[in-house]
Amino acid sequence: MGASKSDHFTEEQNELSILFKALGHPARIAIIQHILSTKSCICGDLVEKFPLSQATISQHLKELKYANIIQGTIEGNSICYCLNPQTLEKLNQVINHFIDSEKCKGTQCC
Amino acid sequence: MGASKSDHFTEEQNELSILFKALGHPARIAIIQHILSTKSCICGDLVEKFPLSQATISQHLKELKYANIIQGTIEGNSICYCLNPQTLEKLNQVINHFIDSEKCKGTQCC
DNA sequence: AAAGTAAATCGTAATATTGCAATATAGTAA
DNA sequence: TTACTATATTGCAATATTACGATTTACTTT
Repeated sequence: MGASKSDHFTEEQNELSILFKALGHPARIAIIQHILSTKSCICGDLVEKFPLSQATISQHLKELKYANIIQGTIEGNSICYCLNPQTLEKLNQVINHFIDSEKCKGTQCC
Repeated sequence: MGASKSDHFTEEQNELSILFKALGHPARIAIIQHILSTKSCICGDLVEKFPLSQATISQHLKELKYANIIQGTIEGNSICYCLNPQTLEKLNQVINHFIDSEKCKGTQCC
């Protein structure tokens, strides 16, 4: 076998892993960076920007949406995507919690 | 086809995705949380703690090591793993950069 | 309505990940 | 050295991800 034993882990662990997994592909990092570098929200210009087909881009966007990292609104004929600040904030808290816990330990064994 | 067009993306994008991908599995999140919750570095008690075989745990540890999230030192017969603070800090910076860029945009279109 | 445009979905092939039993490796203890 | 213990690696099956052409859906324009 080889998959997702998600029942064996906590709700939080599964949630977090979905979030991180969504960020675990260079194309999706590139999409996020592109959204950040664009003043307005982005629409379908990603297909021209990246060496990936429209279908593939759409699939990556779907995953980012599923993880609540981006959100889209319909804008006439096209769709406008931008980041979800709440999810970014949550991510920030998670990492900070990691760092705080690590510092708190005070052990320096490695 | 169906894989890694990593040539088409920047070094940074590939690096970041490796980092996030390593965090993109509930077992690996659980391992990290366990390391954080343990005062000293952890050794092989993970196998008893999780419903996964020794081989599987070892494989997850290997991925975390590859992404530089954990580091291990040999401690007698067993191995002692703990988190790499530098990688956590890098992760923190990345997320903060995302948040800063987002705030900087000042557009509220979604 | 008909044609055009943009994004999503479907079907499918290639590849990667996950998980484990079995085995190998490396150190410890007798 | 031999037995023991702990972790890593190998080989393989099951599943998931990635990518894209073709198609569908939804909206716009003529």
